[in-house]
Amino acid sequence: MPQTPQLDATDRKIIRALQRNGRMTNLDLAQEVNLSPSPCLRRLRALEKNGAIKGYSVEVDAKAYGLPVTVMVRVSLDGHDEATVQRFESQIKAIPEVLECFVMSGLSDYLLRVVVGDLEDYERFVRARLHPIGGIGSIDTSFVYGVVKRSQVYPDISG
Amino acid sequence: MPQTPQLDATDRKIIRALQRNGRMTNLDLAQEVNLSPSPCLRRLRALEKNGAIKGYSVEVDAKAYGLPVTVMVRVSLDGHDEATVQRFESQIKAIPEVLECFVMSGLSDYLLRVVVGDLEDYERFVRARLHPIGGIGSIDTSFVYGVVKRSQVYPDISG
DNA sequence: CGAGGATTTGGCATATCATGCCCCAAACAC
DNA sequence: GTGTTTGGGGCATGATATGCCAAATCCTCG
Repeated sequence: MPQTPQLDATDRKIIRALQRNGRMTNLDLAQEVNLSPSPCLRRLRALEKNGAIKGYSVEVDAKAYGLPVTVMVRVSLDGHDEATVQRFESQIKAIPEVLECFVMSGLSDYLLRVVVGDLEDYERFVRARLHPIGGIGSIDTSFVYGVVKRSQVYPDISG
Repeated sequence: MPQTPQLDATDRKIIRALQRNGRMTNLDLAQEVNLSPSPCLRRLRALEKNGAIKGYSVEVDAKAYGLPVTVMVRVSLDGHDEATVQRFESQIKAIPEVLECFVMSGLSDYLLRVVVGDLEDYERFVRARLHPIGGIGSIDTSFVYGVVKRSQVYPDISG
């Protein structure tokens, strides 16, 4: 499904503009990429259709929402047979507190980003959500004390 | 500036709906949260104004864009005096390849998410962008082999 | 229990915007 | 040079956002 129709510089400009402001009007977007509204909207729809644009979202202050604690969790499995891996990954996808889960190189198999209300919630999360999955060899927890940078905008790779 | 006007359940429903689809129409949004369009839009504007909603963005396929390699980098500084920390953080913010930078608990001081075109680009990034900052004690690189989950939607904390 | 005020909601008119259609210009093949 | 393909521009129409005013709800205090 995700074709690779090779994006050109204008497509990437559209993407970066929308990464800065995803609710930007097509008229403003067209102006920013030096196109008239019609072809601009056509390109946008094409990017959505071929999968380059996967969706739109809103950036929310986690603390204001009521989830002030973000945790990065490194997880290693104690076995890597198909069944263990499949069970872990499908279970992880179903846990709402887990916003992201990456397969990693290095010492641990997975890196999770988890949001919770407080430390107690995190302990509950580990006990009630993670451990019951089974097959987990080690869990290494790091708390996020602060955010230095958080950008949605990809670098310009025109050069 | 980021007040804490205590969001209610409807505000959180608005947020979760927009996290699923950030370009959702106000009419559809109103229907989804059982409100008429007017008060729904007013709540939305209030959330934007008080900082609960920090902005809107688009989710882009990094590979389709031309940045197939994502790297998680753990960085420790060799000193923690004000000057070293300030220089590191302000420099990091200026590097376009660094999409995220968190201050962490645990063995390393920072966790960076970096996107590049290939391994060679990453080596250039470390040599030309990271090391010149100075004051860096250790760099621990982990490559992202795959994405198991990537959600923008916060858990429902009504209960 | 009821009245006042404050807050939130709903409905409506208008301006703005998205969308689909048709035409035009440039690049390309033969 | 001609036919073909690809991408851009303009316009009319339908959908949407926005601001204003009235009505309902909630809270508090008498």
